[in-house]
Amino acid sequence: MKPETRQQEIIRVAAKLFKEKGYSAVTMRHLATAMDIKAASLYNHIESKQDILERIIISLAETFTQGMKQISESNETCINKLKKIIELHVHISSKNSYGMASLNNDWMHLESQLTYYKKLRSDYENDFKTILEDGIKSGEIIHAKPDVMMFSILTTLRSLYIWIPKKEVINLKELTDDLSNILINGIAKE
Amino acid sequence: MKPETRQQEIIRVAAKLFKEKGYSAVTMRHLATAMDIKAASLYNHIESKQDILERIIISLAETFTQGMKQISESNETCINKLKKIIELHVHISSKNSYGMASLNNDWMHLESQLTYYKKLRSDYENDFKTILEDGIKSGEIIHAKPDVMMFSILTTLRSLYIWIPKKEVINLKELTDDLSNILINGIAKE
DNA sequence: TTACACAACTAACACTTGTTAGTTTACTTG
DNA sequence: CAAGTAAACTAACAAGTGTTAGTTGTGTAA
Repeated sequence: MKPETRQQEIIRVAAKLFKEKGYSAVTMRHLATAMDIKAASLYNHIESKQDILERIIISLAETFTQGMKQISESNETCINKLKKIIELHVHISSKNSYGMASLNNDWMHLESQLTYYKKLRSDYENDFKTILEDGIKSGEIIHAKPDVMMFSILTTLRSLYIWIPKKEVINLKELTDDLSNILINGIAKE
Repeated sequence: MKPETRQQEIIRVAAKLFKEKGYSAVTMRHLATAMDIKAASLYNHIESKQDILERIIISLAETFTQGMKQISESNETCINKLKKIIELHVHISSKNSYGMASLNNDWMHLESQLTYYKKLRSDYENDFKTILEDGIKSGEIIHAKPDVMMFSILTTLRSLYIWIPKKEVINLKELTDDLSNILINGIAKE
């Protein structure tokens, strides 16, 4: 494990502030104060405020894309694929709950990378929906609207970043199992 | 139906902008432009930017509190109470999806009303959890952690504001039923 | 020791922010 | 017609915004 670079440290602290107040409400001077340096010094390590946001969001979005690729290409049952997706969200959200806040709430403040982000997100949702549709065809999943099912599951998973830090004990395996039960047993036939 | 006052019009337009960019990123000049007047003119109708946010969020939060009161005091089964809650969220979210965005994402920018808002929210969540706990005791609901169940259902309901405007056809009755099925059939025993 | 990169600093810039003061215009009401 | 009111306006302010330029100190490699 290499020690954190100064740039990574700034991005980590920024993500924490972004979670608390949102991207727009966090100023470079606030961030600098939190880093115990002057605002101008930040620019030795990052290009711009926008640059910080891009690094937070895009790297997370690509991690999800990569995880989804592995899951959707695997030879698991659809139900197991869904469980893997839940696991993926719990895992990423617990490792980077600050970044997840930006991914969820501040993506619209992306500029040059906005289109790219939107593509990653819509690809992810399409893969998700395909898994559900396959499950319906194969009889694993009840014959309900894939849209509504995806919305219900995905919004819960996307909000994990709010919830995970609040739990005193973060037994991730247990949380994943509980969520799987509650989310999937409303979908699986019988 | 009385016609909308100028103040209500400003609040409505502001809520729309807040949904798109968040409270902090919307300036009084943006809002004024959207209203086709100058920024200073806004102050003939509202006290401050903060005042707008308070009016949007607090009135919505109180509507939820009121709805929850009626539901929790009723003599319905727990499952039926949950269905009523789902109906409540679908109804409010469809009537005011812009305001719901502020309620969800910009509450932390409340100042004098922040404590009040937090109390309303935590009371709401306590009532919700009590319904689930009663359902577990009476055998209507599976014996899973009320926290996780509430989180799963409530985050889905809280995100409806994103989803409802995207649906071309907004058959609210149908959406309520679909959501009830998907959310509750993962909770109801057998 | 000299050279150099790293990471901090001060000072300043051009612009934007929410808001106020004072004024004008156009209806409505007595 | 006179008076009042609602709702717009112009002009300005003080504070805060992201960012740049140029400088300084500090540790490391040649």
